[in-house]
Amino acid sequence: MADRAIQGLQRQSTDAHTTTRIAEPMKTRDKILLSSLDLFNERGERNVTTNHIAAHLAISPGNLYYHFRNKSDIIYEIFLEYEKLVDFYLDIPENRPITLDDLTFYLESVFDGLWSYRFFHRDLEYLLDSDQRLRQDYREFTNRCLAAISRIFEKLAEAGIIEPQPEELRSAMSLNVWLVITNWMAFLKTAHASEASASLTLTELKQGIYQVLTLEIPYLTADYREQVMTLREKYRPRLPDSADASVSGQGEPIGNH
Amino acid sequence: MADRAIQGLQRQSTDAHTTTRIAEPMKTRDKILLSSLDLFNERGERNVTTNHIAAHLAISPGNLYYHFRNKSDIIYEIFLEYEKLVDFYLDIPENRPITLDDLTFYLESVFDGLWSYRFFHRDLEYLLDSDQRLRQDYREFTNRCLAAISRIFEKLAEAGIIEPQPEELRSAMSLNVWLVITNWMAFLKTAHASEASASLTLTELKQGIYQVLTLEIPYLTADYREQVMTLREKYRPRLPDSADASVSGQGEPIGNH
DNA sequence: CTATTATTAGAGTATATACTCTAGGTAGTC
DNA sequence: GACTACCTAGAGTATATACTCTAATAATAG
Repeated sequence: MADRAIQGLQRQSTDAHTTTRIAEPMKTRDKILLSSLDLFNERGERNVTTNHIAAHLAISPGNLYYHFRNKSDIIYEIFLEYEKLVDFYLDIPENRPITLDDLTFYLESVFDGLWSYRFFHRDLEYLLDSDQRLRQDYREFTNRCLAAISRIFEKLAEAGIIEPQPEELRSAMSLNVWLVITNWMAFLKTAHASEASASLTLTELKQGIYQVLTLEIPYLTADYREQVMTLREKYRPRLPDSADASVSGQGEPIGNH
Repeated sequence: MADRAIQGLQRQSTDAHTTTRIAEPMKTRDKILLSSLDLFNERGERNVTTNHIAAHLAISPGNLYYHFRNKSDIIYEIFLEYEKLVDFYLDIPENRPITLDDLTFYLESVFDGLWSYRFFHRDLEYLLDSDQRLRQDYREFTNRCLAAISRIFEKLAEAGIIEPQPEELRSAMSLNVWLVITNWMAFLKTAHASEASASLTLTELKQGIYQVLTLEIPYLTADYREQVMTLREKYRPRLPDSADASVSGQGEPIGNH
């Protein structure tokens, strides 16, 4: 579930020129991307050097730099994968009304994606400052996501799940949703008493969904209020105090892929 | 306005043992803290070394390390100032009902504080990983802020400005408010086309207030709805598209202190 | 089999970074 | 004026980091 990103890379490396062979050995280039992502997520981009990546793969630095001009290029390619994944998830079907299952899928997917590439939002500002190309792309990515969120709200209204809102309010709400989603993980990490990322639990991660649904509560129609509240309840933190709940070791711990 | 932090430090250095003298030369220790804060805010903590700080003050590295054991200690002391400032702003008076002016003051103050110490939230995760003491303190700080926000909601309800909410909803809402507030600046920076922090405008910064008030809209009472909507309108982004509004150079640019 | 291209190893380098160490100055006090 | 506590300079250091260069090896094409 958390490995969808990896599957993406594997797909890319095999799809390209495979006919029937299944377990073709992974290209060095892709291995570099995967290891980098793992290490970045695990230790933070700032704490992972190109030498670490090479050592982790037991290849030489020279080899790594044969495949990538510099560290920024590695990060940029990882971003492209992330972007592709989220764009795929947030592809809103226009030929049918939206359902609550759709909404659940969007939320679950987006948080999974966030988890798989969690290093990215952590050092975002620095990364954008180091790579203009990335800055530009990320900007457009953000705008697409905001548009998708807004579109989801619109379709939720069309489906009678929430009350329709004027465009202006909808876009401000979308932005708030985006802020909550993209910063939920960071908040969790800061709320923890130790830096061990392994102590993050799936329950906690999914509480992000609880927070997002909290934003929608006041707009729910009478018809759907119960259903959505029930859905939300599934993601509710176990302990009443949401800020301190993080300390308790509830829920299944998430391994590193 | 953005210099309240600096005033804080100056106060500290003079209050200690001054009788009537006004312009006592600032202690080296305080100068280090101030320069560090400036440089961190300007270039990001990651891009500022202790040697940079010393050079900027035209003092020797040895001198700097006479006053601080290491870089973390500098950051920690800056955090203490930040904490003190915000705690001061978020001191909710319990002997009288809350007013809309109070709310405005809280929002304006918190965003000013955020601006003065903006480097902090940028590299938060790394900073907490590097300093357990800071992690612990920051956790408690967060909890105090969340409690204050929740208390504000409670008092807003008591004052008839918003409808009263059950404790559970109020605390989830407070957390959302916290997420929006603490990450608004970061969002703005990523939404920008260039990394020049000087291009941040006061208008943009204050749109954070617009976003926070957006969260409260559905809970407003009929009595106060108009007033709050008018207040919110003051912080409204000039361009309709909130995500792209950042590109236009509207509003007065904020200098670096 | 040979020529070319793609890939890899591994030593090496320029620069940076956080921090140390020694020696010397300065300010106040008796 | 000497003693002491505080402060400062500046050279230096161990380690890290991103990246380069050369030469060797594998893969592929003709």
